[in-house]
Amino acid sequence: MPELPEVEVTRRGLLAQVAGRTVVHVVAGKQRLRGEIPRRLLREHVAGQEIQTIDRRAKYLLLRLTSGTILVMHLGMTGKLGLMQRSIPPHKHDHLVLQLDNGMDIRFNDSRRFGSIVVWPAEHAALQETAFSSREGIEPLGDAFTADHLLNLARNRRIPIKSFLMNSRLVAGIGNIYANEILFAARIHPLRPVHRLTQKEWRRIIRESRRILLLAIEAGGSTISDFLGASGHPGYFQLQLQAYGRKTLPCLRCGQEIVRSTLAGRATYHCPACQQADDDTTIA
DNA sequence: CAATATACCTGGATGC
DNA sequence: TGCATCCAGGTATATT
Repeated sequence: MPELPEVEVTRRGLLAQVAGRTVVHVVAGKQRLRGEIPRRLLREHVAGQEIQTIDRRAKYLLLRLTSGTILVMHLGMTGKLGLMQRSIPPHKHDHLVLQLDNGMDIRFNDSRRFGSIVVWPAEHAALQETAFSSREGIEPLGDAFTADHLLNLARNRRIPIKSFLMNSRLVAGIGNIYANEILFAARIHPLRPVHRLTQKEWRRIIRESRRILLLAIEAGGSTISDFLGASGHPGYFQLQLQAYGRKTLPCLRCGQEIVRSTLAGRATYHCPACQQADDDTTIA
């Protein structure tokens, strides 16, 4: 499910409702997610604490408690965080419930269990956050996402631009859907080796990344099969997708058929007319 | 370092 | 209706 826009929509939806509330009780399921659910830390460091704010770094949500403890959540492919009345019956694949002091629950539901839940207790939270953040790539909506910076990161790499955008250690938050959309909008072939991109092309990538990610956030994210925001509403950006999922459909700019290929095991869509490869870039 | 494969899971769509 | 197969928004790890 969730790339940067969906995670951000979740963050905003939740934050508005839970800031200042106290987690009175934590209930964790038995199954493991990407890792074991840290039941002891949840019990000892999250239960009874007040939620101060929620931040996002890459595709991770950082729920900051007033005590300084941070609850880190990643939604994986199918994860959803929902806010609902405690009286609503539990759903299949609910893995964590944070009961709040106003009768509402924050529930983490994830059918494929690729998500993750981690607790950084206050004593070490700052160190752990620094270490974590240093492993993640540049935020595409942040100030460091500049042509100079990207040019430098790409200088000694010959990986395809789509792989570069999707590598979370290089660029944060961009997954398969938005990588396809950004490259279509920037008119750059997904296979272009990054070290050969010009400053001008990087500027197009930066501009289109920001534009598309912000547009998607405004639209409430993309609901391809089952994404729902924190209040249970789907997103609508999927209606505005120009490339992703449009195999053999006409390009919305030039009418040529969109081509689907596979890059690093992921479905890749591009317009062979608008997104020209270099002379020596193999066309997929 | 780069590219690929594999693994972790469930569920929906498709085809026979 | 049943069953097999493929595919899916992510990330970590091993292997070449």
